Amino acid sequence: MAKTKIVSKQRDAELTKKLILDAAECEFARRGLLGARTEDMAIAADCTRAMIHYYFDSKETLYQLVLERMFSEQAKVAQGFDINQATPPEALERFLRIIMTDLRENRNLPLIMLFEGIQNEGKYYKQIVISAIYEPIQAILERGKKEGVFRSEINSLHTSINIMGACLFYTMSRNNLAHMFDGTPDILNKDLYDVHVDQAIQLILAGVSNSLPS
Amino acid sequence: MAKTKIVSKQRDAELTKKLILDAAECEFARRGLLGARTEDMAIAADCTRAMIHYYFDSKETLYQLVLERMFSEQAKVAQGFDINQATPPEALERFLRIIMTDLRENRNLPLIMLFEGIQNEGKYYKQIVISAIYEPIQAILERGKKEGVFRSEINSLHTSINIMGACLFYTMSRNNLAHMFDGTPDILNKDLYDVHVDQAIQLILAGVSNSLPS
DNA sequence: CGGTTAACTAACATGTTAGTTAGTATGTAC
DNA sequence: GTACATACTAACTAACATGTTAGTTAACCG
Repeated sequence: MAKTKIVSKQRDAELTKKLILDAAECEFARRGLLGARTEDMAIAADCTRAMIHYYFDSKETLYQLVLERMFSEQAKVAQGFDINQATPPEALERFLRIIMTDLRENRNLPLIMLFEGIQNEGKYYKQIVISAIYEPIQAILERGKKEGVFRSEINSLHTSINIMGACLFYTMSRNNLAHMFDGTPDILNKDLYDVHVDQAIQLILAGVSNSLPS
Repeated sequence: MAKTKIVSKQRDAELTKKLILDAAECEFARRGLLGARTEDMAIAADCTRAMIHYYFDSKETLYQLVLERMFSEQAKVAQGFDINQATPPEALERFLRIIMTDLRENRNLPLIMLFEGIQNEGKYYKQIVISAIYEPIQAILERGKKEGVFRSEINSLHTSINIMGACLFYTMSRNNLAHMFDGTPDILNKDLYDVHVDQAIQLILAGVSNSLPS
């Protein structure tokens, strides 16, 4: 048997903290606050459970920090986006592309938000995060209706939700959908995800636009 | 203090079993297999935890029975649906209406499926359930493309997923979306849900259809 | 080097959860 | 009414989860 010298890994507080946060984010996105196991986080972060309590008070505190980190990332994404730019279809396409592009990185956000609503009645999240996504879409839809480029029968509230459904469902259901792509291990790989984004935008733009020339 | 005679409730094995199954379904839809608490199921079913083990072997067995019951309900819904009926837009509208109408009753199915994929890698579900939903949509989309009534740029796989996203997201996110409807306690109430269904179908049909007359 | 601080670990204490068991109450058949 | 089967409960156990603590090791600085 080969001699294996046990090398203790380098100490790096910042890295360990980040690894724990990353692992916690994944674990919370898998099972929510209550279902998440600190043991599994520790394994994923390659440290002991005690380290979680050394750097973070409790599972709940850690959860709140994970949410905050995720939300502050999200807040930057569409910051300063001008909903009145260009034509309504162009504005809508750009906004959705920004949101979806970010979601490939920030892929745990939709699931954690979903869990948060279902399991904790939204106790820990800030309303503003959801509004930041739906309000611009609703506003663009309203502008488009007013300008006659979007269909007048559209209910902008329901439609903004249905649009987000088309945009988010793919990422959220990645585990269930993988087998439909011949068992591709990660359907968020760039090539496939690009197709998803294009197809979603195509469906949505055609879905809201007036076919008659204005 | 008023005298309160304690009346023991009537014994009814079948009812108790059903109440447990119903409670379990809700609880599994909230937290998944691992996160679900049998204590919470017992409270919801108005019985003791021991009753769960009296009628059902274990939490896992109960979970499998809940899945089976849900799937067999789902299987009936679109049974015998002829994807070649009428025109492709009509067929698509009818199919989606059937699916969405059922989903107001069978409202836990999408969440349980999602959890199942995320948390258990689909260990307990049968592939056939997902196929039963996506395949008809894909087939109708393909027929529509062939007949020239649906846009040729459509990727039927991605689009069927995006369509289901628009259809399912509303029900799945009911907790997160409630505040957008002035905090309506249940956005699956018939009036609001009917609007959702109409708006989703409108978006989808316009989204896939060729604007040019064929 | 030697001493101090901070990162980390192992073992423990405490609380929670699934599952069991021994016994009680209720409806039913004779 | 009494005997019996079955629906049900309370009180338990074993396993597991979170959080704590006392001690160990690595890095850094004089």
